[in-house]
Amino acid sequence: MPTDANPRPTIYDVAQRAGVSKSLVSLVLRGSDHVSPARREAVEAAIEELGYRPSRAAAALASQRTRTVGVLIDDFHNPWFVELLAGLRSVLDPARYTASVADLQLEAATGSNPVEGFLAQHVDALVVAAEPAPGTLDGVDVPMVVAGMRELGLPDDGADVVAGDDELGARLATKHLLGLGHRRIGHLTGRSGPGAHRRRGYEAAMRDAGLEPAVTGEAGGTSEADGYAAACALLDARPETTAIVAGNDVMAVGALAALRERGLAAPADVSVVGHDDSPLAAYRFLGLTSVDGHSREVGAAAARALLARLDHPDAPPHRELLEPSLVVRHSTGPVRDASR
Amino acid sequence: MPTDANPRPTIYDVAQRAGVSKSLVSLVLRGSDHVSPARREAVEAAIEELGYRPSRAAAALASQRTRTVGVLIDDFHNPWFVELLAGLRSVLDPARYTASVADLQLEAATGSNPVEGFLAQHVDALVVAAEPAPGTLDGVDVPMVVAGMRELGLPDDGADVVAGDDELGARLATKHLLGLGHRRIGHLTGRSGPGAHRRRGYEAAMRDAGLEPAVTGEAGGTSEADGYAAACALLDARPETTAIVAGNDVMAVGALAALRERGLAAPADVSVVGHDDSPLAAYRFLGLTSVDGHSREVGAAAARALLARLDHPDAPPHRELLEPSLVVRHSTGPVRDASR
DNA sequence: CTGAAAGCGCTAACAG
DNA sequence: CTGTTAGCGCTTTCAG
Repeated sequence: MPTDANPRPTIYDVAQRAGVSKSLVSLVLRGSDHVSPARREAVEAAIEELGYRPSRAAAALASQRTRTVGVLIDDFHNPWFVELLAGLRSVLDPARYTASVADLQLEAATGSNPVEGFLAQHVDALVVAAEPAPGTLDGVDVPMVVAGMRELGLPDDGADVVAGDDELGARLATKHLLGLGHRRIGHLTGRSGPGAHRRRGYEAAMRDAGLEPAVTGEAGGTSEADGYAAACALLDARPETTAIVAGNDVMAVGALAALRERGLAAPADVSVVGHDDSPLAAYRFLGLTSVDGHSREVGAAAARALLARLDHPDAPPHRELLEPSLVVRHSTGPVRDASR
Repeated sequence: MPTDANPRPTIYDVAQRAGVSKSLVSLVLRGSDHVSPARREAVEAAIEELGYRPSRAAAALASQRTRTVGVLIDDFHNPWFVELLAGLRSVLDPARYTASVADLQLEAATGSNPVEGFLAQHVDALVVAAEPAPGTLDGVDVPMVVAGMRELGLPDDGADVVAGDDELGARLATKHLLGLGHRRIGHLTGRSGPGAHRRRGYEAAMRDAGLEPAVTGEAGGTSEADGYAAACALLDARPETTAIVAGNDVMAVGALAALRERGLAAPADVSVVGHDDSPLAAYRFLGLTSVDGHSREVGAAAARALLARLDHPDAPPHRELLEPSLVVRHSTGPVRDASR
């Protein structure tokens, strides 16, 4: 074990100890298969004995690649990204890539720009799982895959995209409610790409059933507070509402508060569906029926797309939409009193 | 704007364009103050015009420092870390340090060791805001500060520590309940360092009031499910309970479910206090009274301690305990029926 | 498979 | 303040 006095062992020390050349050590490090098992083992033994750790900095400088991909998420507060990240890493790790995560909110608070940070870090690629301010992505000269949202409204939307089908998800949620006999179903939306798709899915399902959509929250965000406000607006405008499709899980929780304030309960009086199937939805006390967008798979697929892009920079854009499913819990039930 | 064809501009190009020496550019980059304003501006202009981005890899290799600190958190699902991280960055950023975050759960899932990852990355220091498995921190040869927990049970617990005073926090929570007239107050705990301190605070407050502590969950974890289980155990063993001090906010939410299952409501029948004052506690639908450990300040203080340590590696260990406060919402109220 | 050699882009030390 | 000079530890040729 090296101490502060003995400088860290270098590739050269390893080579010497293993009785091989520096180049061979480098080959082993990079996982080449043109190395005989015997020598490979010798090198690995030497690495172990010396406590050698390759210097990423040196490797990056020499190879001009960092083997790091930047992952841009919206907000650490919204646990949606956790599974996405797990999926990403499950394929990035074996490929010897490291994920570096930054969130838009945090960076907004500290004044630094996350994309700038990634670029300064010289990441090899970017996974965009958020909607950065317009222009933020302009100077980006590395491959980019959009994960979890269908588009970004970028000037050059030729990027690879992997996402859950939000429109279908909202449609699923709405149909579930229709199947339970609900007719007066409202939707809580917010300004965001996925939000727009979810809204569209809701509207389509309603029209297909010959019903008039009722949407609130268009001008707001997608937080719990926004969900609360949108639900208040909905319930005040249409007190006869018997079911609510929320833009996401936290908005659904906001809606629950609005209902309770009005002396209503879910699902007895009003059914509520969330979206994302976040941990929140699974809490027993909430038991939210929610649309599962399979973000872990989205993450894995996004990583695969990224690796493919790194190999074939000029391949045509890859667009992949995963099919969502509905997780039914206790916040939805049959209409009780259709006339309320 | 450089294209793929033109290689990225280097410090040399900047120097040439600004009509100064390479060294001067390096000085400007590192924020030296021995540079005349005129030249500094010239350099900054050249940087801007060329779209120059310093290569971290080269800087790291040459200086043998990455200006990166690894932040080890427990679980991205528990939003406790978000404010901690914001606090950390608020002082790390101005000092030109970058935070690199990894969580124990994620890495456990993908099989990689986060500390190894940090070491491979050659971070300059580590912020430990989690309780890694014993032995995980053994090979660490960089400065380390423990944030948000009072100890780690390490062999060499000489590390710097910055944390909220969990014991005092739980004491605060318990006293709040006592002040409301509660006497039959139970505590939900779990295996964790902070958990042990919180438990101790609760027990001390109970004893001070001449009451017998009632604790459940010692064998479990600290998740929502664990909180639910512990609350069930508590309520079954002591149906007369009128108030619960939960180990953290998610456990409190689990307790809420256990109460409802038994036909009890908070705060009408049983008061519930959480800990961490996480976003969860603030949701209108939950409105959890919770202990605020001021994790943002903890983060900032931890970063300051780290910077100090980097400057003075041999200074005596720094231990700082921040005073928590109680955020009263709607999950606690006066005892209704002391005899239930 | 080996060994030599040439950098990658920057920092740091020093003499001007 | 400038300019020069060495490297930092690794990857990548390329000829053996």
